[in-house]
Amino acid sequence: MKYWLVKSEPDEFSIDALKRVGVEPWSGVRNYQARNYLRQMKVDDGVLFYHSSCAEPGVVGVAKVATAAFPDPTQFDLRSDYHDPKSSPEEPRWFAVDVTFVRKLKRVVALDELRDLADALGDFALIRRGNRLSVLPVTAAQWKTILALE
DNA sequence: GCCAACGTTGGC
DNA sequence: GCCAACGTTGGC
Repeated sequence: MKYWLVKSEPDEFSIDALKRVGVEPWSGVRNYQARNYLRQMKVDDGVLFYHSSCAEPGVVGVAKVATAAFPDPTQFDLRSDYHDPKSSPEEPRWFAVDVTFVRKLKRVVALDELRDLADALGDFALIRRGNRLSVLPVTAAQWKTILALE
């Protein structure tokens, strides 16, 4: 079993929104590295839910992978912001997974705290300089360390 | 295949 | 709103 972190802007889709709907297709990812991570996901992998571009960036909840990767339908949708004219159903470029709500953390584990723990966390894409990935891997040790802060 | 221009991400 | 980082695009 692997672990991941996904970022979401709470104004767009918050942990409370995920709680409300229960399951959400994680679509619209348009970065090749993030896409490759999505394709590596397996059912029941653990997901840290992270709020970005907001007053208090940080980990706010736990989710899990509900489906293996499937072609992201928004890439074929002409009216979608995520439409990609270079993609086709025969050769889809972008993938999505379904994500299931597990729980909210008791408090926000802030980005600042994670930076302070850089030594304990080791190499972690989230706190690497210039990090822009919206989907990234988390090791079992990092998962444990982060949730222990809660 | 290089590289400048441009667009996007995301913290602050 | 600013700006650094960095991925993508397209001309050559």
